[in-house]
Amino acid sequence: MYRNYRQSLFEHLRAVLGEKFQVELPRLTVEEPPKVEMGDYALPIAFELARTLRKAPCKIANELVAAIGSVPGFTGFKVAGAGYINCRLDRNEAAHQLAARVERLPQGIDFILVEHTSINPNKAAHIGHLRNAILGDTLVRMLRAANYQVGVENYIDNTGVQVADVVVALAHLQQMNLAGVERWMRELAARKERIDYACWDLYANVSQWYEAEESEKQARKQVRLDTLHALEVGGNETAAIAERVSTAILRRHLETMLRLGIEYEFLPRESEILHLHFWDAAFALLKQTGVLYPETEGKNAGCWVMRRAGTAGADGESPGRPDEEAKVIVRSNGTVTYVGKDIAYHLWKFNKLGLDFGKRVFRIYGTPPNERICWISCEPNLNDPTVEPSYFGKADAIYNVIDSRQADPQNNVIEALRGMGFAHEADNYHHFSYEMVALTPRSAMELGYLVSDEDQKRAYIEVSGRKGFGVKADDLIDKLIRAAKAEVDARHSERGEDDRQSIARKIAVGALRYYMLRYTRNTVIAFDFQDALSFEGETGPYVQYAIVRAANIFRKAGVTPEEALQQFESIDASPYFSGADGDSLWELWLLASKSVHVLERCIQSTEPAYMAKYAFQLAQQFSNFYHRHHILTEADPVRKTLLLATAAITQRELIRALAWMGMEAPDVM
RNA sequence: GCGCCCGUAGCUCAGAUGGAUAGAGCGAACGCCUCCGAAGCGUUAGGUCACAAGUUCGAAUCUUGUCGGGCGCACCA
Repeated sequence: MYRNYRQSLFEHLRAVLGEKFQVELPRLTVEEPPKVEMGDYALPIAFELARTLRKAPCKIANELVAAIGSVPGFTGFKVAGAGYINCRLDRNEAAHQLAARVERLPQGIDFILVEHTSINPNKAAHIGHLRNAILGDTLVRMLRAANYQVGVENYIDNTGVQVADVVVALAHLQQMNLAGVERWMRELAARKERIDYACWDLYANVSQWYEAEESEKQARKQVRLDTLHALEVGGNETAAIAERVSTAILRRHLETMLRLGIEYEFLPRESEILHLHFWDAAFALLKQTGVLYPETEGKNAGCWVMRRAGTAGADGESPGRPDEEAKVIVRSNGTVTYVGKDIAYHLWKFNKLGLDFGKRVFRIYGTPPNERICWISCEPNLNDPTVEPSYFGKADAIYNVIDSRQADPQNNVIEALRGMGFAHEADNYHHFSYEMVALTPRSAMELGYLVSDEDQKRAYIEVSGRKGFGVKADDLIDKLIRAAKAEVDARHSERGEDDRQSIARKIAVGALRYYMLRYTRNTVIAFDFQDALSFEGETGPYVQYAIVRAANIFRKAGVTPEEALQQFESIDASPYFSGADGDSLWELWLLASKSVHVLERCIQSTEPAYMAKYAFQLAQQFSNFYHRHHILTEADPVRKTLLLATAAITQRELIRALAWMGMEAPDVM
């Protein structure tokens, strides 16, 4: 609603400026007045026009107000300050519009592919992965709320060095063959131990083993390389071990994410990219378009390389000399680098490769009739013949949720696409970048890690899977649920155990998702248990609590929010929207009307944190309202209807905002 | 050395397209449950927006420089 009025104001203004002032501004700024009693939109155009029209802003503003005349939905335009034009909505009318229907965004036409999570399947997920998955899942929910068609992928690097390292730990250090590994996995299961946790330690140990003996270092690194090579080639026992272990860990990752309500539709794996020869097709295209060229001299002699974005290239400053800054795509031994494989994969995403993954069912979410299939890549001869997820591999736009440290390789892929003539695809390739999650020294010490004096002085310490340094995702979720459960137990002894557990889970998820979303993307989160486990102040549970309080009012009043809004339709609220009291009431309605406007802003700027901030502010104003007005004892029936409608509207928009962030309020808390 | 990001209250962070008196949360002090639930609300204290110059009607926001911090810049992924 706020968005609609803003647009009609915008259009009206554009027309007036064109007709009466013969000016056309490339963009009109519409702001918000600092105080609600001043109006609902503020226009600073008079300042912008002052120079070109050579008149005082105040004078221009007055002329503009006269020229604007009347706009449907608005009651007046007033000049304020040094030349602002403050626009005031017809509060009663706007409130009735808001109450009458749930506003949505216009239909998005494109198919958008979002890739997130993408954890190496060799160890348990940690808090850094949680930030990635929560950001990605929230982006998906927001795009879907805006009526885009969205596909969700989780890329699985099942043939990379990280998986190879765990295989080295099992096959080389512990001398296990395939049967041995399978027995080990059965034993873990029998002891109810988790393979992702077990591998967390194995991975840290083997990383240490590589470095431990100086004299052995070379030989040990060779074991790693040989193992990696065996995984890439496939069809051998080492690869089979990797397949068993990485798939079991992948299943664990999906379970972890499902606890937060995060699901995937397709799991493309690197093994298929290799076995289906995606690279060969990409290589041909890259050579054909001249993006890739063979280097004959210098440090990269014998490699196929591409010019790095932002550099002069081989014909730049010193023609004839090799471009030493070039990015190696094919090594001198003929193997392909990560960026090379990624180029092939992204050609597939945009349907420019002429090849496709086979797909089979990996797991099913939900229960009939509401089932969602999660597909995994496979060889085409194993392809599931029944259902084909049609849209993967032909995206109009893509979002890759990947941390900011990988900005360079991401740009390499984008520039390769552009170089191949896929400018439109390159423009619609979005690296959804975010900063890492680190640990505060305090949290690190709480976890029992040894923290050097030097590190203790730092604001945060980077987590490291290789060192086994970090907070495991499930441990954190367990801890949050336990903390929430203790609070619920203390408040709701009348409820059954299952009930309390379910409430605690919603609160824990709300706290965690909010915590990961409240920081803007380019802020490093210095993870702190005290902050993350807090349910007070600017947190998810605070917002949930506002919803629960509203629900309590309706329960005690004996009406549903829908009925309250229906009753509101027949009253004239105008008298109650004036004066200081009316201003504060209207302020809540106005804020509630902004949800879709905020959603649009979040998508445009790919910044989910705005929604978190918005939900908190709306909850905060509701708490304010809750304390100021005692609804159930209100004597004036018209006023009571208005107050109930206020609670209904706020609750409705809070629930929507939380849903866009993957959060849900329990019925009590 | 080059590139990207950051520096705002004691701490953690917001401040979209330059705009009206720079805001939250936490922490601190004090107050509010006979009341729709206190996971809440109110009051108070707390700021040279790192520093300097510039651009202009106007700068936390734009430009340049300085200082301080983070992250990248592999024939790793």
